[in-house]
Amino acid sequence: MGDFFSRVYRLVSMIPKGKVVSYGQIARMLGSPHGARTVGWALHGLPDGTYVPWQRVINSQGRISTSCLQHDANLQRQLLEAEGVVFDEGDRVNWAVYGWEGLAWAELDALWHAD
DNA sequence: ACAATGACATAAG
DNA sequence: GCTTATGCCATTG
Repeated sequence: MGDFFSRVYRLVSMIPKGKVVSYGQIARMLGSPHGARTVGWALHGLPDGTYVPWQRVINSQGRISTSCLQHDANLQRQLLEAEGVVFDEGDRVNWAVYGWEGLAWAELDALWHAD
């Protein structure tokens, strides 16, 4: 696993309960404005036993993006609702209410440094 | 090094 | 609002 994945995992782990972030947002914080796909890739291959609130990461439309809908999509929504996140009639999340601000550059830098 | 892949993003029809 | 097409990035065979 490369450093990129590790950063994704750490950053996702920092997402507060009841908040959500888009893949693009994470990619931006990692320094790769267009690396959203890679972020999703990282979460897809999430090792078992590693506790990461992956359910708090959704697409820019505020919807569940998971391709493997078989188990995850339903579970993801279930987990988010359990945290207090509400989906509107279009199965979307209100960014203004549940969107995570993210971390400041200083916080991020400290996060990478603390290995 | 090249080609293919994937839980994205955005623009266009 | 939904479907297609194109761009982007890191990982893997």
